[in-house]
Amino acid sequence: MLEQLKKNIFIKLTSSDYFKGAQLPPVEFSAAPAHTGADLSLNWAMAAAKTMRRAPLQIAQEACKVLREITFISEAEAVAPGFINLKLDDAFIIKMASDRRIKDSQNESGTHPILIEFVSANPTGPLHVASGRGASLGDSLVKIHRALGYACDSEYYVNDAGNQAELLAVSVKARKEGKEPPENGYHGSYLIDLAKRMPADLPEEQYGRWAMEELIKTQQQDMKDFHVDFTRWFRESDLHKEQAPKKALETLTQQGYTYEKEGAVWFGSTKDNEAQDDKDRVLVRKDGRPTYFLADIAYHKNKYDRGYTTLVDILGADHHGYVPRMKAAVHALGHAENSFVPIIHQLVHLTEHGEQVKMSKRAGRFITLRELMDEVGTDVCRFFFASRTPNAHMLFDMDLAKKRTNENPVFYVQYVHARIHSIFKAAAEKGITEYPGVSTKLEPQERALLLKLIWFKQILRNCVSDLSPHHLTTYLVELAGLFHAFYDTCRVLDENNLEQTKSRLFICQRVAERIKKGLEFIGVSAPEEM
RNA sequence: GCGCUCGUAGUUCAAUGGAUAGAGCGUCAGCCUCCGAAGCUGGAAAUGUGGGUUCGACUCCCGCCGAGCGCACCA
Repeated sequence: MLEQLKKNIFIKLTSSDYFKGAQLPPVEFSAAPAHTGADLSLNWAMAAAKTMRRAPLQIAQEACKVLREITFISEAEAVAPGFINLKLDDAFIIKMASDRRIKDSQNESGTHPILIEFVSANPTGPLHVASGRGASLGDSLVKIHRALGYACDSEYYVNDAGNQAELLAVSVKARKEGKEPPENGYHGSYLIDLAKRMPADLPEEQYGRWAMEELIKTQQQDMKDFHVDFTRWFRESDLHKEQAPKKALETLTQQGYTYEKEGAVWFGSTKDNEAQDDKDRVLVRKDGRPTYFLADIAYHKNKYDRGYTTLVDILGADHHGYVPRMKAAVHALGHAENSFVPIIHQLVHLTEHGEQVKMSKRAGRFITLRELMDEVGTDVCRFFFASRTPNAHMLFDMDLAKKRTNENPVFYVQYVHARIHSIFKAAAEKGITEYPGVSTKLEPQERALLLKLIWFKQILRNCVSDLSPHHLTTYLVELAGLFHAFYDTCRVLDENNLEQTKSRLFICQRVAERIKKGLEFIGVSAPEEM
């Protein structure tokens, strides 16, 4: 409904005598700072000043004259250097806050499906903590996109071909025989456990295959327990079955992007100026084996061929060097460069006992996502990961997380949900189950709470445009704070004032619904008791 | 060396180029005969550093300091 309001205001302004015919910017507003006492703030006049060549404050004053005529605006004030502060009518706030719709109608056609790929960790060990950040980010984005009406799928690319499969086979075989894996093999203790579980009659040549399938199952369970849902687990081996890398290579060659040098086949990733890498890359080694990169080009081609028009790849910062070559590949395949959207998230900096924990599967010593979930809890982890913008670095102190989980604001938010539920329970015991709206005069705390509710959808939009769920966690904490303040001042259940009781129950219900939805989008539970 | 990312209260995180930089946890002072005190009210407390752009800079540009990551015919 905020968009509707923006349009309304824009139309009123542009059709007024003062502004008629002028080149005017669109109306955008933000929540007014507390000290202004207003509800909404516009910097429109300052933006308009550039094209109108008049003083911003004067424009703001003229705009206010127009805005005051709008019925649901109770006050409009121009403030130096050119802000316009609006105060909305209470009834209008109630109406806006009562609107439950989240979907954007323009997205509902589903003609531009988005595919978000994330985690895609090698199936050579359990998932570690770093995967948690990508998983949280990807899953949250998928859920938010869908809530707004976008057609959005998620995929985990399972790297079940290539030489790490062989390396895994050698490593697990060594463990089975009670030996140390080779230097460059996988040394994690999980392979010892896996070797013990291996069926006695399993032929030796199947050790590697079996181990990998077991590890994939483990990863799938990890993701499920982390409340992360994937539309598909896409196997690299399926690409090879249909000769996809070979076909991708042919396409690139037809487009004139490949050449041979020193016995290998290269991709001319520096060929064009539009999408450029800093050097050319090998597609087929001189021994004839395709590189990982070629398979990945084939995978991305496959995504386009399946009809996805936007490919989002969520990558850890340790893979950011990979982006330019993939962009070049997308370009060479004939797709618009901006249809490929990489999101780079910085790595999680883990500390335990005051020391940094290095994360490497080959080294064998790392903290698994499973361990983190078991010791800290899925809700805490999901909220924590979701609340940081992707390209910022992130600290995670295991000791702190284990013993002082209360530090996480997730409890602050969840508590609102539990509190409201217990009010509903008490209300139901008194026979009050219907509360269709707000009919009483608003207290300041009620007003602030309803006003906050209005922003929910805009926050989701911000998450989509910034490709990060952290705006949502910030919003939920703020909403929770306003609710707690409301709860403290405004007693909900009052037997002597049924009308007020119902109004406040309605507010509670709206808040609980938003909290629950918001938490759901980031994979966090909304408990009714805690 | 080159490239990418980041330096904000004690701490973990916020802030479409906007007004007096917001929160959680911690801390100090208060608040429960009443719907859950995992809460509320009020304090103390922050933009690494030096320039520039502009009406206005945490945000954009340049230098410096510091941190993480990358620079394979590995994935």
